[in-house]
Amino acid sequence: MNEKYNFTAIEEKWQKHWEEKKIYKAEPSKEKPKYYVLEMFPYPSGNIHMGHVRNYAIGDVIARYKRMKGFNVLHPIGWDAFGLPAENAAIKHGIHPAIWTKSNINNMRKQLKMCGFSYDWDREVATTHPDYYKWEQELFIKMYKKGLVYKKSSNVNWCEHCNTVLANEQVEDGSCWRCSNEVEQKELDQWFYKITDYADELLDFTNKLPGWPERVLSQQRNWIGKSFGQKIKFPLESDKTKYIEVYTTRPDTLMGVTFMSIAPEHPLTKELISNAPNRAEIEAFIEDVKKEKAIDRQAENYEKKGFFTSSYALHPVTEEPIPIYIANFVLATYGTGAVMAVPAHDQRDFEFAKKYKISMKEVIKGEANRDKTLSDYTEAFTEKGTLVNSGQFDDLNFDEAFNDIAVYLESRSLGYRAVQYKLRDWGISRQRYWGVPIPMLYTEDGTEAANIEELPVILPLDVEYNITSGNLLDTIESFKNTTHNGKPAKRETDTFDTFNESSWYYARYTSPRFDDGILNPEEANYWLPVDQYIGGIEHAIMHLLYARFFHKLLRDEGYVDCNEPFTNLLTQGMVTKFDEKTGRAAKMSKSLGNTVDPTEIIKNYGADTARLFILFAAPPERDLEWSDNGVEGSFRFLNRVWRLVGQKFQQAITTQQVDFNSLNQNNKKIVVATNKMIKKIHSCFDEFHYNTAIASMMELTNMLYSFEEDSESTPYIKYAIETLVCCLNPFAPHMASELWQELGHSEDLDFVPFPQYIEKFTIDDTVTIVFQVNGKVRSKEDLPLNSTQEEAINAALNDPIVQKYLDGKEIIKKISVPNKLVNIVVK
RNA sequence: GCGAGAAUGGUGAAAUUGGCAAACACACUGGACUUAGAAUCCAGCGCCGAGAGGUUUGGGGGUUCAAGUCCCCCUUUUCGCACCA
Repeated sequence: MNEKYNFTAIEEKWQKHWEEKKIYKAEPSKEKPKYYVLEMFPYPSGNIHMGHVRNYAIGDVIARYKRMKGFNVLHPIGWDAFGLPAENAAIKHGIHPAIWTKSNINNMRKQLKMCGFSYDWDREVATTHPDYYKWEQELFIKMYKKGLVYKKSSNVNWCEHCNTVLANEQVEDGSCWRCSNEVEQKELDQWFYKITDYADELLDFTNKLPGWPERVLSQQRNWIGKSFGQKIKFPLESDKTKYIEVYTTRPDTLMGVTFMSIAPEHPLTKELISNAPNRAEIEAFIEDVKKEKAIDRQAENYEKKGFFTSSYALHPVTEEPIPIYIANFVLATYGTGAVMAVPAHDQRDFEFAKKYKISMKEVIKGEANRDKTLSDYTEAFTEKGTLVNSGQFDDLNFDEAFNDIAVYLESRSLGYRAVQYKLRDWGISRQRYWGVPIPMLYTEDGTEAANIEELPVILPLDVEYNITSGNLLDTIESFKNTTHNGKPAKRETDTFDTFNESSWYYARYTSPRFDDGILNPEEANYWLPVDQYIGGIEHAIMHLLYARFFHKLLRDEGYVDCNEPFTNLLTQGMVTKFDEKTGRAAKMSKSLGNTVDPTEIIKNYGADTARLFILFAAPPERDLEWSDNGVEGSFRFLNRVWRLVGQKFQQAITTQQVDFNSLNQNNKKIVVATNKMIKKIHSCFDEFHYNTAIASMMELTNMLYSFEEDSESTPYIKYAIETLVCCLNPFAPHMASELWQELGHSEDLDFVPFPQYIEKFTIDDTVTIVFQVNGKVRSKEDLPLNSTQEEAINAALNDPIVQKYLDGKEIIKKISVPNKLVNIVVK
């Protein structure tokens, strides 16, 4: 074999082999258990960077490992190809988004192939293809007909810079998640998916999913934000047929209500302030608050302000008049937009009452306020406790009061138990050109869905891309004006939020060319759910929640049987890069312009080195600040393996069989070292700790270099070398495949069974026992495995160094941990 | 403020149930080979100390024969949520 590790030739050779022989093509089969491993598909931004390499290397290691473990592996890839950057590039460089996207895909496909990832390329999808988005449109129409899609005019998050609407999930700190521009409120007609219908099921899963990181589950739980409370009606004093309804999670404090606060956007504000002497002032206040930007209203030091409306509501139990305030901190979009204020037991109400000199009433007693009276309060007492000053509800605890008050109010039609979510319906309309057209039409008869036989509604590509603001699609008359069932019609010109496409691609991969429906249920049910999903933590809420939602839509349409799309989730840490300007490390991304292209590394060291290096640098879940220090180390290791095989070549191609029964002491060392490595690799794979798996291969390599052969060593050397090559395959598949072939094997290494360890050979015959005196290591000695505690203690007591430390002392205690240590405690 | 995680040599990091801290690498130092370099190989490498030895996992306390690991308090830091009534 060649003395030199010629990675360029080797990598080209095997990539060609894999592609021509379609080695990684996946077909359903009953002979093997299936395993679906998936990495989040990329947005085709132009070039892959080390963050991609990390993500896809992790997935590829799993795919290759599982293939060798005898699984029928599905490992697909595709392109999340609609989205804003293509439009920005179009504006900037005058290239049509379709052309820009296509050329990026071609480039990135080439780069991914250069990395040697074992994808089934026959299943590649691009979301921009009408054969893909056609089914998304169909699903949308089906959901529309089912009542799970609706249109409403609403105040939406608007990014002026991106010229489009944003979902709540896409607003970060009051700013656009893409461009960081300030988000404004705008009244627009929008299409919504009724994700709230599935809130309970989406939440339920977060409480029982073992294969997902707790971090992601708790974020989703938090986002869904389910709470239990009651809705309570407070009739208006001026007109008892009208009332203000509040939502509260603390109905036990009902008797402590001393005022009410309502949001400035509340529909009754106008009526309530009609008799206020300072009506003009209040109106101005309301207008000011409405104009305030979301980011300002969320600010930490946002001043709580309010005005008395001069109107009163009646307490539902006592019928006492309760003053109604308009307050700028009451959210219009949560609950009913109105709050029953209990200043003694809610911090916000407490501050508000202090500021406007509103009375308070203490109705809950607990440990912390046992000996306090209201005048001692410096803050609200918000814990649960026992009711006081609450008339008929006195002495009840929280649960009793919750129930009794609900029963009381329900019997009088003044309230009812209610569940509230923070999660809102998913607004999916985007005023963008480069997206999937929403397949709806407006005719003289009203809003109608496109006929399913007429799908797809194709995004017209034949356009001059020269518009810099507004929705381009809206200006294309030939698209806009059409007919529907013989009637003149105007098409909806908004497009889907691109999170729609990424919400079901994992399912489409199971039957990507199926043209009789969104999925072929047979194939979908063979492959789904995804056994291992891998991607960035930044998708913890949006993508992973939407995909789970879509999966339930697909399930309820009968396409899939399982309830959840992704059984196990691995959230890999970000690859960051230090920025001289900010003095901080930031996530590697095209938009920040801090990417490191792996092409150089591949050119200089090969793809195997690049993959090995990124996996060796840190465990997958940890963030990794980019530095190429250490690339050479991984390269050096592969060279060492290459030379080792060359050096031991004659032994490694022997036809002698290993005989574990006639092992001599010397050769047992190789067998034990090899089995220890296999065992270690298995446990590393269970935890995704590829860095330590690689370290254990390095250890075996080092051991084999220093091993002194005897006349019987040959078959054991062969055993060790072949094992090493097999274990290396998931990490450095080109080199491993080449070595495997060099060693005389004609079958593809991809399906060679992954080495199994023999338990009895994972343990040495002797173990080093540490001798401690008073917990400090003083000496050590090799003793036979499983020596008795007595033997170990005697060995320690006979050790001259130990004796030195025992001299003149009284032995209090002798502790022996089998195969580990002896600790002599002296005084 | 609330919730979850993290903190170990010059660097990336490792360490089943509490049981030899620093595996495996990078960088560095010295040496071999070489006209020289590259590559490779050998040796050293937490800190203090010439050495014996002492000491070390963000800081402080505790439990234990024994703590990076368990408990309490604190600091720093990352992420998420943040008027959700």
